[in-house]
Amino acid sequence: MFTNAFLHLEIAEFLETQINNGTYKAEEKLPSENDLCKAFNTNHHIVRQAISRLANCGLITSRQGKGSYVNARLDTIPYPLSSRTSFTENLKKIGLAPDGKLLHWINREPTAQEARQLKLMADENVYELQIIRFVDQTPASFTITLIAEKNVPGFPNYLPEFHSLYQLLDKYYHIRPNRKQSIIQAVLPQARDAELLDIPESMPIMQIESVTEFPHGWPFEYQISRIRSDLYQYVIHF
Amino acid sequence: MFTNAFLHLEIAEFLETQINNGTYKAEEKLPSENDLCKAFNTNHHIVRQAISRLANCGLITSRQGKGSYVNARLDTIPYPLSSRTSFTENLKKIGLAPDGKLLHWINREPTAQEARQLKLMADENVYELQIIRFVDQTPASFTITLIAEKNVPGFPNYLPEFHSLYQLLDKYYHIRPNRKQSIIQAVLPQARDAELLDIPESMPIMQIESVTEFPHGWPFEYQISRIRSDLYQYVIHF
DNA sequence: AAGTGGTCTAGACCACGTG
DNA sequence: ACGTGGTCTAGACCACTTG
Repeated sequence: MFTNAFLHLEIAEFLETQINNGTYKAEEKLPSENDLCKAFNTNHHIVRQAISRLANCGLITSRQGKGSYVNARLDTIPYPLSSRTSFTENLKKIGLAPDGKLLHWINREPTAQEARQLKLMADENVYELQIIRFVDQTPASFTITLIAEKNVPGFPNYLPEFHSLYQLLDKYYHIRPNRKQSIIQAVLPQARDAELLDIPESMPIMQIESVTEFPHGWPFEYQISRIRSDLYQYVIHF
Repeated sequence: MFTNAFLHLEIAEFLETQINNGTYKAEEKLPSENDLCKAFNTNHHIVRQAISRLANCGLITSRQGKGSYVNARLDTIPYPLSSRTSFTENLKKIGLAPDGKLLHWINREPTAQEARQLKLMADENVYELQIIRFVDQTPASFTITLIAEKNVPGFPNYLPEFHSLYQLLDKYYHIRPNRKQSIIQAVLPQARDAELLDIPESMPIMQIESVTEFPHGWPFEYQISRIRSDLYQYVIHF
């Protein structure tokens, strides 16, 4: 067997093997950090590096005062990306219960970069919406979306009933935006992202920056979404 | 100013601000870990957590015996994803010098899952190619690709001259595969990926699993590629 | 030889959950 | 009260780079 150059990686690899071959099954508790210290004849700090790695990979979740538990690996949920993609529709289609919560909104001036994306004049304001989305109560993504004020008159009146952005847009404005371009990257969460998404500081997430447009081709929305990659994967059909 | 709950994140945030506002410019050296220990009145270990976070985010690179240096943030390179996507073509088009190196290849039986992806009978073998790709000498991605033996007769004869898979396929078989489906996730590198790509163990990368097919629609290739996300971003046009 | 980052040891103290 | 994970302190020892 391949043994790793570093003790902490060796421990991580060992535990990972045990999880994959079923020695520790889903929802089961791993040995405590103290026990692992004794087993590998090392200390707290090194064992925690190993544990952290597994947590960052999404294999386990540590709970203070309780222990580290193997995650139920209900295979990551496929999230199809296409010109017509709506978070709510996508997930309802496969029998899940999506929900969106509007954390915060403001009306403000766009930055130069934002104005360019939305093809706005400098004096045209935008609504910034900060949205956190859940699937079956579990946080799934955190999104900041920008929409030109002129395109959604009376928007603040409708925001109190926010659950799904695209349902709101359809209901009050009969707008069904099309995704025009998306840019995808793997990143680490900001402190706030990690808190909102309830993940460790070093668990990789996907960042997707998109522009949607009206059917006639004018830009409608500019958004940056950060989505948990331990739960979701983007699927693209060509 | 917002101060973080954790000292190591506070230090990371502080340094990040200094980098972003130009106090430390590209290629410049950060203060040594010892200096940072004194400055923040803490110890090696905590300072290293902060430094590691910046390294994992791709902002800096630490070199043993020398110091930690701010990375030149030549904006991440856009990598367009479409049905006709070739690493070599994509990058030559924007004036870069891509190269591929065949690390290893074997002829073997496919797993059940692989056979299903390629629509193979159980007794039909595949070539597995392990490819590392570079842009301007910098490692960019590590790919494992599977191609049915029957589709590329005499393949081993041509592998010694490997530089670009798609050029080889075009030259000897007149095959130009089309990308049919891709699945994208943010993951942490395996120990081997990190070594090959020359990145830290905890820097997030993108994993893309794709099936390509012949023009007439039969599957040709099944590949899993792990690409540095600090250097590249996927761009999709709909 | 001196300075730098990299791994590991040993232990303090806190916060949380359970009995 | 005790065991658990979470943060931090203090310092040893190594590998690498530069003078």
